[in-house]
Amino acid sequence: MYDHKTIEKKWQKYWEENKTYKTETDSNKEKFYTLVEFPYPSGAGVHVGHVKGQTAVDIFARYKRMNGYNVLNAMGWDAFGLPAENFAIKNKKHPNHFTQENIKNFRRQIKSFGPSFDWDREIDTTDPKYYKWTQWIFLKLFEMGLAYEKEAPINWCPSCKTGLANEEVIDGKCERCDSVVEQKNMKQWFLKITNYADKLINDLKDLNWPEYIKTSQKNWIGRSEGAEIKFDIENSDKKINVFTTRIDTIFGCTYVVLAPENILVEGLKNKVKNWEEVNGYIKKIKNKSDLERTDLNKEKSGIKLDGIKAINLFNQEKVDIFIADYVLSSYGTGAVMAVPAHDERDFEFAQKYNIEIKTAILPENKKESETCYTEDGVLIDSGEFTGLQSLEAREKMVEKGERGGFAKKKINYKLRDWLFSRQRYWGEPIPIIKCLVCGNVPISENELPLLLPEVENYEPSGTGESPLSKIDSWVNVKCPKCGGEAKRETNTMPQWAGSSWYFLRYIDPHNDKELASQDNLKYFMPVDVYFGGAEHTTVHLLYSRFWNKALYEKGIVPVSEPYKRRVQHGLILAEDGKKMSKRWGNVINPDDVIAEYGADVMRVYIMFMGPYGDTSAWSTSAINGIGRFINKIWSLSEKEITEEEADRETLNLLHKTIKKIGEDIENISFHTAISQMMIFLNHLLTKKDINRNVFSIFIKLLVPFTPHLSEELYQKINPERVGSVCNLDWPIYDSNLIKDEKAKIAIQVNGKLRDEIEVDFDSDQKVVEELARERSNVKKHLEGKELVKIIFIKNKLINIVVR
RNA sequence: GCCGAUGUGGUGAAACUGGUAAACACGCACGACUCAAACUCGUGUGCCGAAAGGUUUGUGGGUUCGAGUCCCACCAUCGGCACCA
Repeated sequence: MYDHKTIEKKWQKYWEENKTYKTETDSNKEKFYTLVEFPYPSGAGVHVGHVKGQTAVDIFARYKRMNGYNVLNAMGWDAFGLPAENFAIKNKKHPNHFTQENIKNFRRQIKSFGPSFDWDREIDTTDPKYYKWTQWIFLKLFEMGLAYEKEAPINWCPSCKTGLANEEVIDGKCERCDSVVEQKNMKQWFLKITNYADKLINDLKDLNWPEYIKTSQKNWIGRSEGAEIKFDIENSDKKINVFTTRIDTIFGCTYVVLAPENILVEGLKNKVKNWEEVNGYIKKIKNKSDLERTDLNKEKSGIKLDGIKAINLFNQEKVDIFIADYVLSSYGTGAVMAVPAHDERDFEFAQKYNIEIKTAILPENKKESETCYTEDGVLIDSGEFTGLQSLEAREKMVEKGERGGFAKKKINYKLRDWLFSRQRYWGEPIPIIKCLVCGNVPISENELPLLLPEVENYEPSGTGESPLSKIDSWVNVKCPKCGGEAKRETNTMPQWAGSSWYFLRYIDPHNDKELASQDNLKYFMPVDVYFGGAEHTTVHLLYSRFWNKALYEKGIVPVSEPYKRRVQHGLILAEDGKKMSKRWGNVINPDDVIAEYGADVMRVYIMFMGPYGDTSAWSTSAINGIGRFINKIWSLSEKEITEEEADRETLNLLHKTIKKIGEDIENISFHTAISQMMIFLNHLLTKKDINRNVFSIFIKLLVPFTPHLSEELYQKINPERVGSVCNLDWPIYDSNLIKDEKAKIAIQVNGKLRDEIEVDFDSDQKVVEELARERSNVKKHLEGKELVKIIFIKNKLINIVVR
């Protein structure tokens, strides 16, 4: 029996003492940078999802290392965050206390399943030596005009008492605590991610990422090409700007709609006859939560502004102006031209309020239209544009509008600027000083890191100020520019800040002069493969691409895209098919699994559960099977080891196995790599003795998956050798040995399988046909039939087609 | 509604550019070992059938000598986005 308890500990100690996985910059060797998302060190400890990602990255790293690459593979802690802060509030202890305890536990747990991280490169986002550079990047972004402060309606979580970025709001709720998010007008810091919208879309095309991630990011950015059109307001010099992708339908416009929040509304106050009613409506809408407002099943509501009209400058027609809740202030111009004949939302609204529906587009070759036709077509009743196709009309109309100064081409995005400040304690302080005279003044670089000061109370104030605002001695400073009275920015950065650039710091983690040296960055960037979870598709992956691009433009990083290849894993569900959670009491703790089965069994089991990207449920009986597998491998070492050359069949299977496992690792098909190991093992188990060389090669193939077992076995079989198996070369398969000597040929008559024969490899049709015709079952089906043709595929099948 | 993905045994699944569907594993059944159970080992295991044989990749159609794989239509499940003008 394989004694996992002592053997695994023994080798973990060996790796630690010998720094087996230490990586240095070495320009004589080709680098390979493997990365897995670094965890938030929660109180719950490592869960099996972490194990899945970290085992996968480890398999890849070990495989590449054995293939001669200089592999960078490191681990760290994304340690700022709310749970530590909430713990601090409850226990009146510094959040760092809790954080460091958790990190200790995470480090122990991760080391206990043996991943090959270079622990000398460990980083912690809450370490001032690390966040010094997070703050430094903020200063660069500020310098570049990419960090700015503005007053705007923001997402506010009433329970976390902080603002949230759009990316942190899921279905109108806070992604962390599920509370319904409110809109609040606040002066806040934003990062201008929208400047990079096009680059973030266009640069996706060269990345080796799953298509669904690319599509998700594109949809999130939501680029849409259209036009901005001005409508005049009767008896007023004010104008209404609208955004539309369908300028070709403008002759069907029968009203325009403003969002209730549109500032123009207030300006029209004097002209609106039913102002009191209108104002009441706006107030009612503003009191509704976003969740209620965006509920699609809700009936649209609105109110007409009596006494004023908008003028469509394409035909000088006067149309009514409405305020309605189906128009969003946050997208486009906060106003739309409504064309009920060609837009379903406008159609629904027009029917409810009895507004005219005017057709401007007909489907091609049709005289009549459906009630609401939303596709492209041919223009009718559209003045000089009548008869044009939608596509052409859009161009001509924009041209006319540009000449007349009332329309222009415009591209809109769903992506909003990144709300970057948090009204909480446990985050990086924003290195800005607010001076009444000079405005926002960055602190000088040599004052970094701006340390997070101690406070007595970590409780967020709830008024939109962070707990830092209560420390007068920290807040009140002199303006670095004019020397006058000034105050520090008291908001902190969001958790996403530290994780937006950590992959750069692994490259040069102890550098106190630079974020990382140019030489090291040039050598190691980009990340060659990045493992992680699906939940970061439109958050962390987008944010860190943005930061990297900004740093690239500033000449700080050498590549514009940080992650060449991205691999995402599927969820591991509990045995009952539910999500693992404390609430259901169905959580699998890796510590328990390792104690019972060993680290290698856990690693192989998790990789064997199914395709890496699929969701699958934990199964105790299946993990027992992997325990058997590991014990059987161990039992090989109890056979007689010979120096006699192995038989041809064994070598053939061995070399096929080398090929398959290598290809499967490259393709992230770990479960099929493992089944190939099982096939080869089953073959070896039928043998009385085992050739040393064959066994040694087999062990090498196991290294990425079962490093502990492999170390021990290799030493047992080759006692004269010292050192870790991790430094052995990956076996190379011999294509001559992969060739089969015999081939099994399927014999079909009219496409139906009738028999099977074994022939020499590469036998030609004549030989095979003769043999096939002699088989009784084939004869039976050929009797009395006329031959039509014969299909022959070498080494595969022969199909005799008869009539 | 839009976008994406997926449908194969009792279960997780495999199948390279169209070429013997179900590899590998779990489970189950029977047998060996055991006083007994567990472990372990052996045999069997898509479905129908005693067998010969027939039949099977969500459903219906098509292309082909041949379709899990390609084409058309539909159904179901999961994930993401969602009044984005």
